[in-house]
Amino acid sequence: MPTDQCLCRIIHHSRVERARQSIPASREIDQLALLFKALADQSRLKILMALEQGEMCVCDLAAFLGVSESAVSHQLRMLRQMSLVSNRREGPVLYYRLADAHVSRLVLMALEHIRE
Amino acid sequence: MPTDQCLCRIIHHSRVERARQSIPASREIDQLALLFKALADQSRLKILMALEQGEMCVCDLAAFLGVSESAVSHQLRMLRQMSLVSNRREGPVLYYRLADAHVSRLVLMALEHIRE
DNA sequence: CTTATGTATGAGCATATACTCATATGTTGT
DNA sequence: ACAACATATGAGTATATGCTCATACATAAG
Repeated sequence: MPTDQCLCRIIHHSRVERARQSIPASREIDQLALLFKALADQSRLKILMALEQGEMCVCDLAAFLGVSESAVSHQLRMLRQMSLVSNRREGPVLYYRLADAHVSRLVLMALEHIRE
Repeated sequence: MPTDQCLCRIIHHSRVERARQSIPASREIDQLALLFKALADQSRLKILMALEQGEMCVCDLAAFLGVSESAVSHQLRMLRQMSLVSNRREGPVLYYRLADAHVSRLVLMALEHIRE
């Protein structure tokens, strides 16, 4: 008999209830997961950390990462959709920058956790 | 001719250089990505948020999430490997708790970003 | 030692993700 | 209008991820 169906009487109904009530709305958790997913990739992390030093164009970022401009562009689209970066056009060139300071702080705090 | 090979003269060599020098070691970025990957899932986020209210056993978490105990166990293994949770045995039951306070703060900060 | 319960783990499968290739869009200069 | 360059985007593909199923391990009771 498989045991991966919860046959057991749940040991702490009160704890389950407490957790249910304290947790944010499912929609918010969804967005949280999407945000972390955007940060869960080496290339995107490098892009964000690079942009902490100032704005860069797609071409710069491609050279920096050592990948194709197309690949960078796809990543930038995702970061844009998550409002992590924004851009400004100067002629044919698009300069990307961090959308706000939250992102940097998130990454820095995560770095602290890693280094502890 | 495809344009996804960087044919262009890189517009700002200095910016690329600056980014290269400011970025953390590749190994650290790897770990950062793994950490965010661990947070980039609804189920795992819910587990972590539930554990902010106090420790819970696998069975509790399965009931809370409405998924199989096996699935929860797999997720807990990942969270353990990333040092996000730890556990304590009481007879046959394993009680899980948050490994440290960093995690909660990370999630809270991310929530702020979402809600802004 | 056997049985029962709680949890862990490996294999397999379905879906998601990140890249490449090809093509489209937008801007500048001629 | 056309050509050239910078970037964006869609389709296709290889790999990664999260689940289920089956099984194994650990602890407690008889």
